Amino acid sequence: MPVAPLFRPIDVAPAYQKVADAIEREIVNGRIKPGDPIGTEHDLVRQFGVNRSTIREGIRVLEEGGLIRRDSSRRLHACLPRYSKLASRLSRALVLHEVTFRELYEASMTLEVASIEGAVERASEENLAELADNLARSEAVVGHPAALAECDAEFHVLVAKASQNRVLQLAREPAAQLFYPTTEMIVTGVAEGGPRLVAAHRHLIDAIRRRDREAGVLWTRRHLQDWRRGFEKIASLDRSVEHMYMEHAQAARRR
Amino acid sequence: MPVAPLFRPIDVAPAYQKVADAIEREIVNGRIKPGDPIGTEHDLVRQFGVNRSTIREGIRVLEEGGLIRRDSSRRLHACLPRYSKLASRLSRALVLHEVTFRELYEASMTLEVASIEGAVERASEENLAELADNLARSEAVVGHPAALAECDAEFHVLVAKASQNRVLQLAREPAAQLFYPTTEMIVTGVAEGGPRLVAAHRHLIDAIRRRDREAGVLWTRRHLQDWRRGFEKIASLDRSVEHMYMEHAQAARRR
DNA sequence: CGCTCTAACTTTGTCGGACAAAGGGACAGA
DNA sequence: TCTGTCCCTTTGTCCGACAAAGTTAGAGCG
Repeated sequence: MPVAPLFRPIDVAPAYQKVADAIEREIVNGRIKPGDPIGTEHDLVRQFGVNRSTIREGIRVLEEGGLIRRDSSRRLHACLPRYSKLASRLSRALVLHEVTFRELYEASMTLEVASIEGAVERASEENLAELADNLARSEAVVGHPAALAECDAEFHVLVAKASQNRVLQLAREPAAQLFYPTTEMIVTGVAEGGPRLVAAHRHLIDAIRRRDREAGVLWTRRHLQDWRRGFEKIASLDRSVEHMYMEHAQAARRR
Repeated sequence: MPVAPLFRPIDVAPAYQKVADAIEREIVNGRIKPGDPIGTEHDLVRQFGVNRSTIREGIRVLEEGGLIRRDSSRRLHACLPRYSKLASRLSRALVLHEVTFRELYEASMTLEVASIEGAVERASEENLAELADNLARSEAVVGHPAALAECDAEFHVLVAKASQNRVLQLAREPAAQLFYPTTEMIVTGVAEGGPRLVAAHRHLIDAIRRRDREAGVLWTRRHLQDWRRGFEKIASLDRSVEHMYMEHAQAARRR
């Protein structure tokens, strides 16, 4: 017969975790603002009354979580977690879970359509200028797959930004990061891929400028379907995302 | 006149980072599989030829990233990053970026609709059984806001799971985690909130079972609009997500 | 007076060694 | 089979130390 639950589990978190939690609390509840200095390791040793090694382990945890970072002179500051860094964690997780390109494609279809809808509704002049600038650069490198793929990735980040919805921006990023390396392969392998890609971007900017939601959705779908057709020429949609991820992740880590 | 580029930048990452990178590489490229033991700290000291403090800092990084964890006896294992843990990082970031409930609502509308569409198309019998079980538990606690809110959160996780799309599952989670605490407040404040919530779930399960996409989308929209109406009775949609986050994040950390 | 260069001083990254507490395993006894 | 005990390993934490890189305060100079 099971005993009646008389005691609660005791909180026995190790010291470095408590240090990390304590600092995180101060940042999340706003007592430490992004940009504020945290103090030197020695300061923290004094404040928490634990050894420097312990403090350093706690700092690593927060650093990895993107809550604090070291500036040029390696001093500690609170900071806003960068989306791209967090997204690369997620991308890594997706790779490890061996998600397929089909899942990626389906999710991206949803997310990119939502982005363009937001952009059509709320894009500012500045957003449009950024997009136009991106388009110009894309046209200049239409013959260089690597550079074009990078422009494409940036283009969709800018569309998401133009949606003025940061939740959406963040939600689409992990899938987008996994798309990116394949775009280069596709543009390389399919002759008319580059021009079609740029043309789609042009139509998308046009749709945003005219606030034409239908056109925006239509061209986003076409754009993604182009990707899909191109991809299916080189691999099956049911293949899991794997190696293509590696290099890109390494590059992202260097920031 | 600029010198010809004779040398490449040298990799001057600190040792603990190199340790973390090296282990991460082995995990991501599959040479170490999820579940495999990593070895003791002492083993790693020998293998990498650095001090144990250095190894420990590297381990903290990987642990925070969810790539390795310590089992009951605190031995190190590789593991698949848990979505919920990563998502709580993202939720935290969203809080710090002071996103508004409007952004949350809009993004969730997109993501939850996509989830139900996937679920209608691909839910298995097992998925349906889990959902039915959740519904039964929800009906039992319809008068207890906290328990009901928890059931609601789980319900939508199960719907996303039924979509068989892990990218979608992951993408919706951060926003969902921020929703969750408010559901309790709403169910508490609005008398008919609980029964309406359960009724919506019932219709959603029914739609999935009948593979009725229209009904699924319709009831998902209604369900979210209910949330919105309830929320607007207690606060403005343009308020940023803040304090409500804290407690939930703390609880999530304990796993 | 303002600028540069140098000599302290700080801070970080790393190292070596140390120890208590907790877990795991083997073994004896009931 | 279950329990208690002893021993060994591993982890979490601490102490002290040092080189390298960055910072600060002057000293010296124009």
